[in-house]
Amino acid sequence: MPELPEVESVRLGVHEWTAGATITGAEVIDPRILGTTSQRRIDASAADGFVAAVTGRRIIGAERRGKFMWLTLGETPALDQLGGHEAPDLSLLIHLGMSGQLRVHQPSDEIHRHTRAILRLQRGGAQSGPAHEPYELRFIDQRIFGHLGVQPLVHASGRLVPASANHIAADPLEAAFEPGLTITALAKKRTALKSALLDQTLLSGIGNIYADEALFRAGIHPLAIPARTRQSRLAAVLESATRVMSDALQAGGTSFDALYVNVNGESGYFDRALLAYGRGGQECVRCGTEIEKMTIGGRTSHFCPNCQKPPRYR
DNA sequence: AGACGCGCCTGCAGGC
DNA sequence: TGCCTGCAGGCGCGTC
Repeated sequence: MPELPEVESVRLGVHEWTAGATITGAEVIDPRILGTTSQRRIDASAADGFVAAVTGRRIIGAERRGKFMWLTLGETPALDQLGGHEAPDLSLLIHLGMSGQLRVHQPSDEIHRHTRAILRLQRGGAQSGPAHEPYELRFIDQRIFGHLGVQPLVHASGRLVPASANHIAADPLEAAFEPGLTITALAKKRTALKSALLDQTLLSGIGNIYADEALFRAGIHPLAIPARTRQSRLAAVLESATRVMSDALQAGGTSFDALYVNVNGESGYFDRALLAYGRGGQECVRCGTEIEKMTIGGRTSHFCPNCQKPPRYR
C-alpha cells in the first residue's frame, strides 16, 4: 500500500533510471490502466493516443506530490537540439494506487502477468550503440487501482503539477508545504480527524497506515473533531505524520538493481516499525493496553484507547 | 458546500 | 475439496 514514503522511494529510483532518457516506444497491455477507477470505459484509441503522445519524448525527470508521481517530458531530442531549452510542457502521470509497481527490465525479460503498460527507453537519444542499450520501465499492477495518463502541467499550490493532480494539496515533505495554512484549513473540519488526515485536498501523501501511526504517536483519538481540537494538538499530529513518513522514507531507500525499482506492493518492502497499524488485539508498546480496531469513514483504524483518550464532547 | 458512501479490481483468508 | 463471502485500500464521482 504505497503512501508518500513508498512513492518517494520509487520516484528516486525512477528518476535515477529515466532522467535524460528518451521514450522510444510504449505498449499498453491493459487499457484500463489509462482510466481512473471510476472511468474504465477506455477504448483502443486511448491506448493509441497514449503511445503516440509519449513516443519520441525526452524524460526530464521524475517528480512527486503526495502519492501522485509524474515524469516531466520535454521535446524530442532532435527538436531540443534546435535550441529550445528544456521547459517541460507535458507530463506522464503515474499513480501506483494500491498495488502498482514500476520495474526496470531488459526487453528480453519475461513479462509478468500483471504488467499493464511498458515504456521502452534509451539513454542518450535514439542513436544506437553498446552504451545505449534499450531498456524498459514496466508498470505492474495487480488490482488496477493505479493509473497512467498524459497530462498538461498546470500551476497548483506553488508548483507545476499534472492537471489531474491540481486538486491535491502540498505534502508535508515538499518545500511548498505551509503548516500554518494546513492547520487553519484542518481546524475548520467537522469530520473525524482520521478522515481529515486522509483528505488529499487538505494535505496529501497520508494514507491509512500513516494516519493511524501519526495519531498514535501524537496521542490523539482518531474520532477527535478537528474543529474542536486545540490547534497545538493538530500541529502535533502534523509533526508526527511528517516525522513518521520521513523515518519510513529513510528506512525505505534501499535495494536497487537493474531489475527492481522497488516497492513490493503486496508485502511492503521494508520494515516500517509500525506501532498501531495492524496491531489490533496486541498490547500497546507504551502502556500495554490492548490496541483497538474500529471502522472510521469506511477505513479500518487502530488506536490505543488509553494513550489516545476518546474525545469528551457534549 | 461539506460530508458520506459506492464502485472499481484482484487475491487471499476464513467459514461451511 | 470447493464454493462463497468478506476484506484490503486510493480515489473519483454521485448523492444527500
